[in-house]
Amino acid sequence: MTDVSPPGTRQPRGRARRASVLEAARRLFSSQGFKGASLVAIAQEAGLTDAGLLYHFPTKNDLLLAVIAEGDREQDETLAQVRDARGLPLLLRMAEFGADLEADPVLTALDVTLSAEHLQTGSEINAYFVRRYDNFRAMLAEALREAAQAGDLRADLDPEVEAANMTAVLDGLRLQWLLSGGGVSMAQGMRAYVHGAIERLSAP
Amino acid sequence: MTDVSPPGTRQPRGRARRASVLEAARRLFSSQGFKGASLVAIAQEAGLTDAGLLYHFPTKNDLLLAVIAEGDREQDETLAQVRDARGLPLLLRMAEFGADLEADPVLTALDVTLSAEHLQTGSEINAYFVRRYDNFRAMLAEALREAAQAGDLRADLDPEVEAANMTAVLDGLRLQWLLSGGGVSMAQGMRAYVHGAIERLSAP
DNA sequence: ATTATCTATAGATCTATAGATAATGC
DNA sequence: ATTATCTATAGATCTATAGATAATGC
Repeated sequence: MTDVSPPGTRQPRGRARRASVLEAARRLFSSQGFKGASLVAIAQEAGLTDAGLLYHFPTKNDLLLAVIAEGDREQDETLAQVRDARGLPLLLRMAEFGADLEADPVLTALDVTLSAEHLQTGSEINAYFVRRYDNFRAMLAEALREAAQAGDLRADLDPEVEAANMTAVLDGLRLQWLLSGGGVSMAQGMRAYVHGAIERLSAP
Repeated sequence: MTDVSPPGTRQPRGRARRASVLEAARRLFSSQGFKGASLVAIAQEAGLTDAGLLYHFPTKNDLLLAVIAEGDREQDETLAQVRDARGLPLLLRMAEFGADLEADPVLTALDVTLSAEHLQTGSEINAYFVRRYDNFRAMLAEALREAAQAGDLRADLDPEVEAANMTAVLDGLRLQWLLSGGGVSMAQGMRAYVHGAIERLSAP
């Protein structure tokens, strides 16, 4: 039986190095983009040579996939709090999601940069983002439907449109928050949006 | 007196070539990003060599600035229709802005890509986007204030938050529209948002 | 005469590989 | 013994410049 554990994870030293490379890569991909951050710069930031880095991640694309997988794992922890709820409570929990994102500017900028850099169909990264948005909208649409069914919200709401719009506010606020250096508040905007939407969609 | 007209604009042949370079650059920057699109690729697309291209635009950054200026000019034409109105009518006109953007996918993708690629403070491009968002929000905030003053909307609305959120929905829908290959409709989402917001903010 | 474009190339990256060496675990 | 990292370098770009040539306007 061959050893399937990836290179750089079999010894404590390797695991630590790998983690620091991932962290440096996240920071640089986040601020410079995938194309803008070179392996040399990332390696330097992590304190090893580019060749040393490539022992841990055979190609730059592998590194990017690992950075994304890692970010995904962390975001899933935040999302788990949301998914614990259903219907109206889930939507109310979404009001705090802007504040959640403000807690991790690097991960948030990474997301904005990478999604915009991979709009074109065809790459593994693009497929990842398409899937992630589909899942996110589906989660919200389901909560909206549940809330309508429970009589908390009006029965004739359009779950797909409302889900896309709630996702859109969060994304758009992210961009403005980053561009304005925090001048536009994601937390405040998202709270206002969600509570406004619930008020507007309340059962008559 | 020295001639201040830029190179490539003094003869019809030059002007035509310059225009075709700008168009090719817009397409490639839009689909590959600034870093992703090489001068060689853009020149090839425009039917000349990279050295020929650099006669018209001395550096790649100059080319990007020209592409942005050109896009700005076109978007200003669309925006002019909005700015013609004030107060509630301006907001109602915004409901159609999603449909407007759907009419030019290349320019829309260019905007998404470039803004995400220049989140970092310091570059000329970043300053351009910061300014543009400030202006856009200010325009909406003013319209909201006017509508409140006219008694069309409730007096206690928060113009800054509402302006940022309306901008955010448009931006967020752009991204989902591009990522979903048109599956999420900007036009429909924006109409729903604006009419919903007006309903929610109506004077009691 | 001037404007527009080309050929050729310099110089700076960048990703990735090969092969050697240092550090660690058993 | 195995794992992790380094030095050195190949090969592919990429932006930009210098200098020559072709096309246009007067």
